[in-house]
Amino acid sequence: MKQRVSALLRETLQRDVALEKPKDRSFGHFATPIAFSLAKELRKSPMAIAQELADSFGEHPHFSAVESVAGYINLRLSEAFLDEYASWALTDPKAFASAQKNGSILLEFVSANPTGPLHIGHARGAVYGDTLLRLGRHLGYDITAEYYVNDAGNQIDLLGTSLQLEGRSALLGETVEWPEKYYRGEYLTDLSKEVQAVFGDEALRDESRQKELALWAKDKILALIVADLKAINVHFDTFVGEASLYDEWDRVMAKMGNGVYVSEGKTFIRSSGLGDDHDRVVVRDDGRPTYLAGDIIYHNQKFERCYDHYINIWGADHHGYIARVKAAVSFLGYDAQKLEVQLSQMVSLLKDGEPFKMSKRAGTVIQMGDVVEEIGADALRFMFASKKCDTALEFDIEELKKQDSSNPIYYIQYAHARIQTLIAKSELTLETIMATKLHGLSADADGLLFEALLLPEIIDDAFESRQVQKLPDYLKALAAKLHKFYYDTRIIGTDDEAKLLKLLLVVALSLKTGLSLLGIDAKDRM
RNA sequence: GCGUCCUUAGCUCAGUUGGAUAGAGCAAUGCCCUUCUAAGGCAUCGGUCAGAGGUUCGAAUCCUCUAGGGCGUACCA
Repeated sequence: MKQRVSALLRETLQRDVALEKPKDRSFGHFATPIAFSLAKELRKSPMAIAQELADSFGEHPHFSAVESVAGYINLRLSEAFLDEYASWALTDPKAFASAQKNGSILLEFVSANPTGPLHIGHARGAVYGDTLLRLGRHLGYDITAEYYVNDAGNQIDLLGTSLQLEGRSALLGETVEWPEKYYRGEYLTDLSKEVQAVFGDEALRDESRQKELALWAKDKILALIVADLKAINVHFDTFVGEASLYDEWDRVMAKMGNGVYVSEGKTFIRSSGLGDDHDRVVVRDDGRPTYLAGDIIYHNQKFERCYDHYINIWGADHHGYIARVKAAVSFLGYDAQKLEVQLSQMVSLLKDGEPFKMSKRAGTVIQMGDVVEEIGADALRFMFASKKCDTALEFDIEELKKQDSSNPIYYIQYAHARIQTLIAKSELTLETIMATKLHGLSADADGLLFEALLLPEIIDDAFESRQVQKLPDYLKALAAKLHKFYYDTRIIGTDDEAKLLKLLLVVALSLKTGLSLLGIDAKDRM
């Protein structure tokens, strides 16, 4: 809708015009402060310019009024235009909120190590990434959702050790010496039981079998993670394992050319010239690759798959990595600007007002699955999607569990359900409703209709700015308008029933579409 | 120290490429169910937009500095 209006303005005024929502809806549907920026150039007062521009519209079928007020130009859309747009949205819901965006995107997110179930911190990245995915796909982008599995390196060794020690301690009753760092938790006890059943007691004692057990366990854990993600409606298209990439190592190193060098038996990447503090070790002097090595081959593999754009969603604690990986991408001969990294800031937890430290190794994690059980997937998704991801979040675990009817998700669901109830109660057929023209609407009805028709702009803006919280914000505002309208306006049995139901159908469409993009199903009944 | 993200109502957060009187939820107080679902509506209370300069017709928004906080600054992931 905004695009149509802005194209029209460009045509009429021969220039690009900023359109905004007026603070007060009584001013009109859209407003532009263009006269202010032209004032200097034209050496006239903003008021005079606005007046001239407003006059140049004359009578236009799209607008019922174009007025200049205090230098602003306020535009009011005609009911004919709104009705036509609403009818089109209802007959072609897919086209309504969609756009013909082109381009392929590789979106990598979550990528949590397969050493334990997802915790509440991972949930934020998962929700953010999946929401972005849904928005982007809806707009027409061809997006692949990918999970990078760190199934090599120290944490896998540690997993094998932890698994054996847990089994010997909990199952065999042995006294064991715990190393400084190790994983623990219920899932490890369960896994060690499985090891005992499948491989026998000896497997828990034989240190030479740690690697084998670790590789077996990480598949089991990855399955747990996938199930956790499924529970919150998050699905991946592809999984890429780190271990599978190392066959490519020599070829990738050669491709990096003098981006890498060897010193004191170690291989370094020359990242210091590209925004990094200093060069980083990629291969240790004992020949073991560092974490960065895996990322280098992985990104080479990503770029060889030829996407138009790459988005990585990382936890904010990885931000120091951006410069290194981008440096590697440049050395590999690719355009590092195609790689976009979105950081999802830390989620810090309080318990009864005191900081609550999570540690996977100490077993003090808040597992995502537990929270989902407490508050439900919808509420969890809505809560994380509502916060912009570059602010550190802090919340109390008890508060989180408490969220029930005070959660805004119910407010929006209720709005949708109320409309469905009215539609069901009405004796009018959908055909009659759809065929009715929207005219003679009250100011409130007009405001509600206009708000509902804004959905496409919100989706576009939320995705392109990567600010997914704009969608929940919008849905809350739309639901609020609906609730007020519902309270103020009698619908069933009035002369206006058909046209008001048509208006409400548009509202329901926007609510349902918006919710589905958040991975939440709209409810017809509460 | 350096890098980076942040600081808006008692709390959790919005605030459109700089625009008209800075918003919502929760909490608090008081109203509204003989009326399509009260998981709702209305009203009241609540703000030096961390602070100071600067740019601009116009700043919560852009620039500089200061204070406070998170994260990073590993041959851990």
